[in-house]
Amino acid sequence: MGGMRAVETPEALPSPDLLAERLLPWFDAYNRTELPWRRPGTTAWGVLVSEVMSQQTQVARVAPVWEAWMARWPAPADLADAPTADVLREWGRMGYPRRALRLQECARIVATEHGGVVPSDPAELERLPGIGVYTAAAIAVFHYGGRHAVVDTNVRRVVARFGGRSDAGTATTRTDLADAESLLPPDAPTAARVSLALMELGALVCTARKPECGACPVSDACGFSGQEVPAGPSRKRQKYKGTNRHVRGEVMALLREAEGPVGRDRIDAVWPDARMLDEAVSQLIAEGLIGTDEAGRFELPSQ
DNA sequence: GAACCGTGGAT
DNA sequence: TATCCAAGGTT
Repeated sequence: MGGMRAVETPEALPSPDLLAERLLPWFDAYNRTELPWRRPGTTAWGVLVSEVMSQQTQVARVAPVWEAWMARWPAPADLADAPTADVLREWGRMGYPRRALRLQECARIVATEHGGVVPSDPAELERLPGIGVYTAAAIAVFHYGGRHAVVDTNVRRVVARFGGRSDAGTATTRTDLADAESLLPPDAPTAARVSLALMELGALVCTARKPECGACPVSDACGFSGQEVPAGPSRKRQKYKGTNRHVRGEVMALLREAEGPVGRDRIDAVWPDARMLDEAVSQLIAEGLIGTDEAGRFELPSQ
């Protein structure tokens, strides 16, 4: 930032009225294929499960897992009683398996402390493990019909571009939430559709790398319309290959696919660096993602 | 605030 | 083939 340069005036965001008037007809026309958890009759628990599964995993990959999961464990009490090994295997290759552990913790808390009823208040939802600001709002809005801003990565990007920036910052800020809130109409059901439509706009049109401003229903009210996204990563990217996460992933994959407990020799075969492997295995044990039997062999945790 | 936590689809 | 990044959350 040049110290002497005049501070750029932030672009004004679209008014709630204009946004709803443009966005909702577009949403009705271009909505993606129905996601299974949007079917009428989906329970609050089903919505919660879908949102946790969708944290950093594409919804297209989530859908089949969600179907099998909900058929097997329809209610919190069902998941609460399941062997954790089964839970981790059903989670499969969606990534970040700690989410599966936290989801089972959620199930146990909802079953025992909330009488099996998923809370509807975002602050209450945020007390549950693995439920942050976005997921709490999503459940409160998309299932319970509350009026709250639902700010995921798509909404943050869309709002940033409305304001003339190419992308949002690295972390969700109060400003992001306030900006998204300022876009919502007063009517809760309409606000919910606007939030969903903003997410969809970000996923289909106002994409990270190549926004299609020509296909955007709000382009004339957008401060970034027609501009190119600067080349290169918009934020710092994490490596995966060769890192601790990679090792953890290999160990978890081995144990998910194994028939029974596996010996140290088979663990050692998944990674050449013994130090890295020891560290990863220790972490996984400490986090409850794997366990050991009485013979010292490794397996997914029974509970 | 920054680093960390998996895996695969899209380009 | 390599890189980007995805309905984020926690530490």
